[in-house]
Amino acid sequence: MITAPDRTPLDRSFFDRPVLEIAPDLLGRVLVRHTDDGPIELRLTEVEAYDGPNDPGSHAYRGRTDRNAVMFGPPGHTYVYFTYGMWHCLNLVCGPEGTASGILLRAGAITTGADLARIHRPTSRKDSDLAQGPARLATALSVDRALNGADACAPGGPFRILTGTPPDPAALRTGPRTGVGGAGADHPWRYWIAGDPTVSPYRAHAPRKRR
DNA sequence: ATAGCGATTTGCT
DNA sequence: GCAAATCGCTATG
Repeated sequence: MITAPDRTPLDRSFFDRPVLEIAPDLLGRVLVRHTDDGPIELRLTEVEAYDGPNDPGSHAYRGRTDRNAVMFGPPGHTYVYFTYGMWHCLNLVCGPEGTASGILLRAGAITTGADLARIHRPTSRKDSDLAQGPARLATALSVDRALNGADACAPGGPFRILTGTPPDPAALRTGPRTGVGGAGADHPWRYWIAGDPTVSPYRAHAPRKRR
């Protein structure tokens, strides 16, 4: 029998926990993006944790700036940043207020509103490409800095996260983040669902960096 | 399939 | 000045 995804919204207490506990728990959840033209829904398949001051790769590692300010605020809000002069990335603020940790939403499978997502990302060749990668995900969902700091745990906003369907535990994978050396480089920051076509294949297969 | 490169903001040295 | 939580185009095997 086929069970429909649980559409109960996650409340703020879900995000008020240690970020490394939340990250794997986020896989299989459904992110709802309410646009003026209608909803786009996406099942999360790949995420990456950023553990505030303990994580050399985190934007919050060296303290508060104008850009990362919302990471220091209450959990369950969005942190949207603009990078490489071209793209946006979408994060969820985690942990108790002041811990400045968050989770980057790296990939997902569009389950509703694929027609809208294709308008936002006309270069996409396949449906599985629509949100395959953090900047692609933000583009497909029409996310920009105007949505920075939005409360994703309250009705009426641009985002909501639903309970969804847990992934097969046997398909859960974790691995170190690429490109960050020094302390904590071997920590399992990255989580994904193995075999899912929306996850970058080389990341799922060889989560390490050459040289 | 894989490698190189351009686009061009942000924050730190 | 430079590297970055990147993507997509182009050239090559």
